[in-house]
Amino acid sequence: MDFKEILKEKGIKATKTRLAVLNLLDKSDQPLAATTIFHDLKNQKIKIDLATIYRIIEKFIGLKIVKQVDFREGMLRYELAGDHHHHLICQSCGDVSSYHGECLSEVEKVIKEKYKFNVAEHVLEFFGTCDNCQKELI
Amino acid sequence: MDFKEILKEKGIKATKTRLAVLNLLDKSDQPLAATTIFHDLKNQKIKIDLATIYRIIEKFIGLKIVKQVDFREGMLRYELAGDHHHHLICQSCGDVSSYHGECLSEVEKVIKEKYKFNVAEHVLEFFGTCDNCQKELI
DNA sequence: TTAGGTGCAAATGATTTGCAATAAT
DNA sequence: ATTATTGCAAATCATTTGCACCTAA
Repeated sequence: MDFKEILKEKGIKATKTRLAVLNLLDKSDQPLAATTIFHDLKNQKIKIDLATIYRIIEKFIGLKIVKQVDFREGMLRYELAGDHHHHLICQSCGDVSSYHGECLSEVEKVIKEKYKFNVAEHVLEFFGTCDNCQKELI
Repeated sequence: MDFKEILKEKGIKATKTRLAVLNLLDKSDQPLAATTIFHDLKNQKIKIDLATIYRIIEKFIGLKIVKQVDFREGMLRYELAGDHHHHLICQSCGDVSSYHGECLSEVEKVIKEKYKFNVAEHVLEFFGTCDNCQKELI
């Protein structure tokens, strides 16, 4: 996808740093912390500041381009929005993998009827032990 | 429930501050932030320090007496463990209510079979608009 | 050109830690 | 009496903010 076009459509400037952040998130197979993005871009010799990254992410979240996730690490991680999925977080090695396929729309309908609460979004994450770590625990 | 007994069974001292924290969480109908606990106990004229509250909570979490939850407020909240439930968080007024009754054990079984990932626990929270705020938005 | 973006430095706020004093068993 | 626990002060660390300079449109 052409991030440059997407940003223009959203009405914000397609700066180098913004595109770099988007490309990094796009390439990553897991959500990234702000500091991780910072160091990765540094390694790519891209001049960037942590504060800028936070500002970019904040704007992206407002535009629904990016979502934040909390893996209980004392900091937040960010990933491209777009496809709704959940995560399997290994509490042993920290590995994160995506889990597609959970439909809570029925539950949300029940919540709407029973509590008159209108669900806009939900957070669902699974913590446990990945295949590799289960083997190592033997 | 007799928290004093519970703490003894767990093998840690039943101090005034620990019991005060437990009683406060027990009385609350929603998870509380550390600073909230701090101020509430202050109001009860109980001498206590924020650092102590964090240490108490840390210990309680280790003993599975307390669980932490993240409502995306930039800080964590804590509640008594014990009964598994989820929350309906109103993004408009901040009100939090409990939602009992969601069974993900089937999903976790599928995850186990398909990804060989062993789920130890899951986090499921609903964000949206409560009944009152829906009315006010008219 | 010019308004939106960024870098830099300093501030903020939640959470953690060292250490001496204190209280539960 | 002994050891865990606490209070206090200082440190840490993620995230935010003010402001002058820069750059995409």
